[in-house]
Amino acid sequence: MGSAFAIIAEPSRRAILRLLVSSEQSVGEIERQLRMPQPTVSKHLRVLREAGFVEASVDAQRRLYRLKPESLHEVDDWLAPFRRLWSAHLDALERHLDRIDRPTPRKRRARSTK
Amino acid sequence: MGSAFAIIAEPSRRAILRLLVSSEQSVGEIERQLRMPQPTVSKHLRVLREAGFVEASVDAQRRLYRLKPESLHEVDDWLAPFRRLWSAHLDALERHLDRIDRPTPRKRRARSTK
DNA sequence: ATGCAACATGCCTTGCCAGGTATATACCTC
DNA sequence: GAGGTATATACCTGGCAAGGCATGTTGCAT
Repeated sequence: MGSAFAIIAEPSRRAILRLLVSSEQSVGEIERQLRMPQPTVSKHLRVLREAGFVEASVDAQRRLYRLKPESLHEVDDWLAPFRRLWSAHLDALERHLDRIDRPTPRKRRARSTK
Repeated sequence: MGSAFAIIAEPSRRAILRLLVSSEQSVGEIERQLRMPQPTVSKHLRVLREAGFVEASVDAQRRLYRLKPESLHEVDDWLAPFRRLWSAHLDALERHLDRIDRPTPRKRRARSTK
């Protein structure tokens, strides 16, 4: 299952990745939040780890898994040519920027008024 | 195979989609460019069509397939939370903009010099 | 050292999907 | 209308990957 696309094709795997966005989590925490049996979680984590999507650090008996966001660059890059198809106008670009370029959601970024 | 992620997990399918980025293509053209047997192409196109990734128009015996770019919004949206993890700094944002915001690759966009 | 907790791994089974081959359908040309 | 071209579909098959279950391993506590 080489490609990054195959990795994120699995719903459970995507769920795990989304969990890790907020902060690192132990296997048990993932297990409980996603309500899936522990071997399943471990196996998915293995796949994710070997594919470079996550990395783990040992805390006693626990393993804390954290995200390696660069792994998704491949997907993002592949998406690029399509993205320009739907963001041909500046308005669409604006919306896109608003999504990726707003560390604090309350205050809009300084930008040309129109 | 509901999810868009499952659709683009297939390498042949991604290849077809990339072909369609430039312009619409007939089945035969895809078949020749990608060097894959015609039934395979037709079957992948069927999957892509039913998933809303492409649409076809009839031209005599040919079917011209074109892209429906909105279909990839789902993937792009899912990617968003991860994207902000790797584009936390303005430099990364710059690189990102250079990728998506350059209709003419020769001339760089007017922008702060550094 | 025993017992428990957290996690990993091995085996087995099942379902699903891609590929191949053959065949159907539609259309055009002559 | 016959034959050729372009595309779709049906059927079969193999492989692979996910899920379930049992068990192994490591670390902590007492």
